[in-house]
Amino acid sequence: MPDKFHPQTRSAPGGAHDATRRALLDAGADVFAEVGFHHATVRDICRRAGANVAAVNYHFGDKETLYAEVLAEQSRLAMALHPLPAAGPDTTPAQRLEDFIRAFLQRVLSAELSARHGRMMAREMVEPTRALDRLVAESIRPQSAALSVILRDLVGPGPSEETLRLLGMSVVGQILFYCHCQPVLIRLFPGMPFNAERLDTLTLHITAFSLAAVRGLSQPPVAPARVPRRPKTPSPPAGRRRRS
Amino acid sequence: MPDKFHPQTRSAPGGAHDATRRALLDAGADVFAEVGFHHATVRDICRRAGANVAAVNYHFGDKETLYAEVLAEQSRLAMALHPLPAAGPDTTPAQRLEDFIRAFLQRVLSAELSARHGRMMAREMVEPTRALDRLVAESIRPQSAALSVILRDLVGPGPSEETLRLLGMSVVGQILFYCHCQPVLIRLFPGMPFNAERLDTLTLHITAFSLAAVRGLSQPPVAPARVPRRPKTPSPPAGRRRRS
Amino acid sequence: MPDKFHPQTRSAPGGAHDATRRALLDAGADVFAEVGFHHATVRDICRRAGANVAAVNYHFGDKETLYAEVLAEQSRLAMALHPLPAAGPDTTPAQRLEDFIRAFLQRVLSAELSARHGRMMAREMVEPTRALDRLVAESIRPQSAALSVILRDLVGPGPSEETLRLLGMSVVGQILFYCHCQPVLIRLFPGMPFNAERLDTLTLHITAFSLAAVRGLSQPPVAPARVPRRPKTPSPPAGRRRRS
Amino acid sequence: MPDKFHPQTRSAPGGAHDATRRALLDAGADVFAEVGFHHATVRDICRRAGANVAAVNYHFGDKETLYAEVLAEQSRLAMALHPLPAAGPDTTPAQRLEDFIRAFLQRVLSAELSARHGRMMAREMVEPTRALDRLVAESIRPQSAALSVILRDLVGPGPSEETLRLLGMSVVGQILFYCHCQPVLIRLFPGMPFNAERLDTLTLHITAFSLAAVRGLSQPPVAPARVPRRPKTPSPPAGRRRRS
DNA sequence: CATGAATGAGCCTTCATTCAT
DNA sequence: CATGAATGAAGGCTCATTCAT
Repeated sequence: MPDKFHPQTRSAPGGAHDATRRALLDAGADVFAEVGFHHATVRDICRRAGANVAAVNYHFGDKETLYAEVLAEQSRLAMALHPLPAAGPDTTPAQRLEDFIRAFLQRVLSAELSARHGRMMAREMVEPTRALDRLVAESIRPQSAALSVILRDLVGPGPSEETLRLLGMSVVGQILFYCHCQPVLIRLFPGMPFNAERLDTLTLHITAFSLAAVRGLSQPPVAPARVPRRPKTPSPPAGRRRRS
Repeated sequence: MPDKFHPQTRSAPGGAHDATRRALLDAGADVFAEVGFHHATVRDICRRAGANVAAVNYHFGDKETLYAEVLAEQSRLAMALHPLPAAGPDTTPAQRLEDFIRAFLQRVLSAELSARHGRMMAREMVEPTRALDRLVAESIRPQSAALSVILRDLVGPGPSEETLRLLGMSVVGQILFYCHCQPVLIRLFPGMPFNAERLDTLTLHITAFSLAAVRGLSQPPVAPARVPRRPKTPSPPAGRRRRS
Repeated sequence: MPDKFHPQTRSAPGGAHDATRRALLDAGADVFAEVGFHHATVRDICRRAGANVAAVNYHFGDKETLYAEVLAEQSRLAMALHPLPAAGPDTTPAQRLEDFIRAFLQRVLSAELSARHGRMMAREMVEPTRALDRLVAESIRPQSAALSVILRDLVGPGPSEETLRLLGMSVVGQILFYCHCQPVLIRLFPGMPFNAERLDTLTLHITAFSLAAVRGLSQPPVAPARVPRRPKTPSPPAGRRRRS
Repeated sequence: MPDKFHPQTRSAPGGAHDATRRALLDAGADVFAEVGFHHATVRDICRRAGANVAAVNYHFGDKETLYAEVLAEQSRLAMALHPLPAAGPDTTPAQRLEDFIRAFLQRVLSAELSARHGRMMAREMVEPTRALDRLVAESIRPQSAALSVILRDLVGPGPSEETLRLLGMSVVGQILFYCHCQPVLIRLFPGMPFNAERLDTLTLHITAFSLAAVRGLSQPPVAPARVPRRPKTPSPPAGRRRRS
C-alpha cells in the first residue's frame, strides 16, 4: 500500500495537470491558514479549487501530504518575497539586526501573503505535524543561525553560546508575539492594528528594544551604579518569596 | 444554546452529582490541554471521568460549554497557584518586573499544572473560541494593566501610553515564546529543556534583558556616542533597500 | 485509539440494546453469506437490520468485528443444530463415520441455516480473515480430531498418523465438494440439486465410498490378486511419463 | 458491455500494442490470483504491467473482460502444461485414473503456474462471475466426461449414470480439497505442505483411496463377510437417531 | 436523575471509468 | 493510438448530540 501510484512527485511544469495542482495548492493555502489542518475539509479545498472531490487524493495522495506541500511552499514564498537584504562590509550589526527583524515580521504578517505563512506556523506550534521537522531543518534552523551571527557581532566574543541563544529567543519572541497573539491583541486593544500596517513601527520598536538590551547586557560594569537595585543578588533562591 | 436550562448552577455541594461534575472538569482539563478542543472527544473525556457518554451534555449542555468552564478554571487555578507577590513600598520596580515575569512563566510552564493553562492558552491563540472574550476581560486585561504600572514606574512619566504598550508586548512576547514555541525549541535544541526546569534561568534572563532595554530606551541622550550607528535615523523608508 | 469505548463484549441478554444487536447479527449473517465480507456494506446490513448507519460501529466497533462475531455465531449455530449423535458402546465405527458425515453435510448445506455457515466457510477458505484462526482452534481442529478417532477405530493401530490424516482429508474433501463447488454443479448438472434436499443420498454415498476405500486400503494383502494392475509398481517416478 | 468495440481481436502480432496487451494479461493473472477479482485494482495491474491507468479499459473494455480473458488463458495454460497423458490400448483404467488425478492436481497446485489457475478457480467457486459459464462449457464439462469414461471402465456397465456422477464427485472432491482448503490445512498442520511438493504422495493416495472405494462398491457380494457390520443396512432412516 | 443506545450528518479515501489531448 | 488527469459514486468510520427508559 505504501507504494500506491500517485504522481505526487511530478515536477514538470505547464499543462492542464499543473493548473489543477496549482489551484489545489492555492485553495489549500487559504483554507489551511483560515481554519487549520483538521478543520479543513478536502471537499472545501477542492470546491474552491474548482476541482473534483478526488483531486486532492489524485494529485497529492492525501490531505496530509497536500498540507505539507502547502506549508513548505508558503514558507518558500515568504522567504522569497521578503528576503534578508544582502549585508555589505559597511553594514553595521545594528542595521543587520533591524533587517532581520523587519524581514521576519514581514514574512509572518505580510498582507500580500494574507499572513498565511504566519498563521500556518502558529498552528504548527500548537499542533505540530510531521511537516514541522522538515520546516525546522530547512527554514527555521538557518534563520536561527543567521540571527546568532548578527548577535555575536553585536555582543563580541565574550558571551557564551547559551547566552546567545537566550538573546536570540528574546528577539524572536518579541516578533512572534504579534503573530501568535493577534486574537488577544484585537480584544485587548480594539481598533489598534498590530499587523502589516504597522510593520515599520513594530520593526523599529523591537530593534531598538533589543539593541538597547543587548548593549546594556554587554556593559554590566557601567550599569550597577545607575540604578539602585536591591542589595540582594538578582539570583534569589528558587522558592517563592513573600515580602511585606 | 448557552441559555438552555442545565443544572450547572446547582449549589448543593457533595454528592455523586458534583463528583461527576468535578471528574468531568478534571478529565476535560487533561484532554483539552493534551489534544485541544477539536481533537478532544466527549466519549474520551467521559470515559476518563468514569462517567456516562451523555454526562457532558447533561452537566454542561455541550462540549463547548465544558471547554469554557475548564479554561476559566485552569486560568483561576494558575493565578491562584502562582500569584503576583505583593509588592511593598520598598519593592523596586525592577524587582516587581522580575516578580511579574516569574509568576507569568510559572503559570504557563508550571509542571504542577502540567502546563495545562499554557497549552490551552496557546491553542486559544490559534483557534479562539467564545471563551477567549471572557478570559481577556477577567484575566488578561488586568495582567496587562499590572505590567503597564510596573513599566510606567520604570520609564517615568515621559513615554506615551502607546510606547508603554509596546514595551509591555516586548516583555510578554519573550515570556510566551517559551510556551508557544516548544515544538520548535525541542527540535532546534534537542536535549535542552525550555520549560519549568529552567524557570529561574529564563526569569532572570528575560528580566535582565527587559530592564536593560527599558533603561537604554529611557536614556537616549547617553547612548548616541557609544555606538557609531548609521547617520541615517533608525527609521528608514518602508521600502526594501539593497546594499552592495 | 485501541481502547475506544465500545460495548462490544456485552453479554447480558434482554433489553432493547440486544434487539438491535441481534438484528445486526442476523442481517450480517445474511449479507455476509450472500455476498461475502468485502462486498457487504455496513449500510446494507444496517438497513436490513432496521438500524442506523452507525449501529455496526456502535455495537461491534467495526465491520470486521461484526463479521467475526457472525462467523463464530453461525459456526456455533451449525454445531448446535446438527450435533454429532452421541455414540454408545455398541455403535460401530462405520455408523459413527456415517453420523460424522451426515452431521457435517447438514451443517454446511442445511436449509434451516440457509447454508450460511457453509458459504461463509467457503469464502473464508478463499479469502481468510483473522477470524479463521479462532475458527480453526475452536471448531475445525476438534472436528478433525473426532474424525481421526473414528478412522483409527476403522483401520486399526497399523496405519501411521500421516496416513490417517490423508484418509480424513479424503472424507472431508468429498463432503466439502458439495459445499464449495455448487456454482459448478449447478451449471454442470442443471436441475439436479446437490444440496440439503439430497442430503441423505450424499451421506450414504460418501459413507459407502469412504468405508469401501478404508477397508480396501486396510487389506492390501488380499487385493493384489484381484485386479490385474500394471506390473509397474503403483509408485512411478515423480517425473511425467508418456505412453504410446 | 462485452460487445463494445475494442481492438482486442487484433491479429497483427508484435509491436508495442500487443506487448502491452500481453503485459496486462500477465500482470492481471498475478494480481487476480493473489487477491481476487474484487480486491484487484486496475491501477495495480496497469502499474505492474508498466502500462497506463487506462490501458485495461483500452485493451479489454473493462476490468471484468480482462478478468475473463485471464481466467480462460490460465485455464488453457494449465491444460497445456499438464495435459492428460494419452492412453494406449493397454493402459489400464486404474492407470488412467491415476493419470487423471495427477494431471488435475498438477493443474491446480503446480508451482510453475504459481497455482494461479487453482486459486482463481477456487475464487470463482465462491464468487462466480460470468466467466464461469464459459469455463464450465469449455473446460470443466469435458474433464467431467473424461473422468466418467474412466470410471465407467472401472465399474462396468452396471451402475447408473447417477452413481457414476457421485463417484466422480468423490474423486474430484478429494483433489480439490487440497486446493480449496489450503488456509485451513496450513493452520491445522503447520509445517506440513499440502501443495505441489507432495504432489506425488497426494496423487497416489487419492488414486489408491478411490480405486479401493470403487472396487469395494462394485463387489458388494464379496464384502459382507469380511467386516461384522451392523445387521442394519447402511441406509438408516433419514431422521436423526439417538443411541444410548 | 442518569443512562446508554440510537442518530445522522459528514469526513477521508478508494476506484473503475471517461475523455480531451 | 495512447495517455493520464479528471470524475463522481460509494464505502467505512467518527462524533456530538438526543431521548426513551
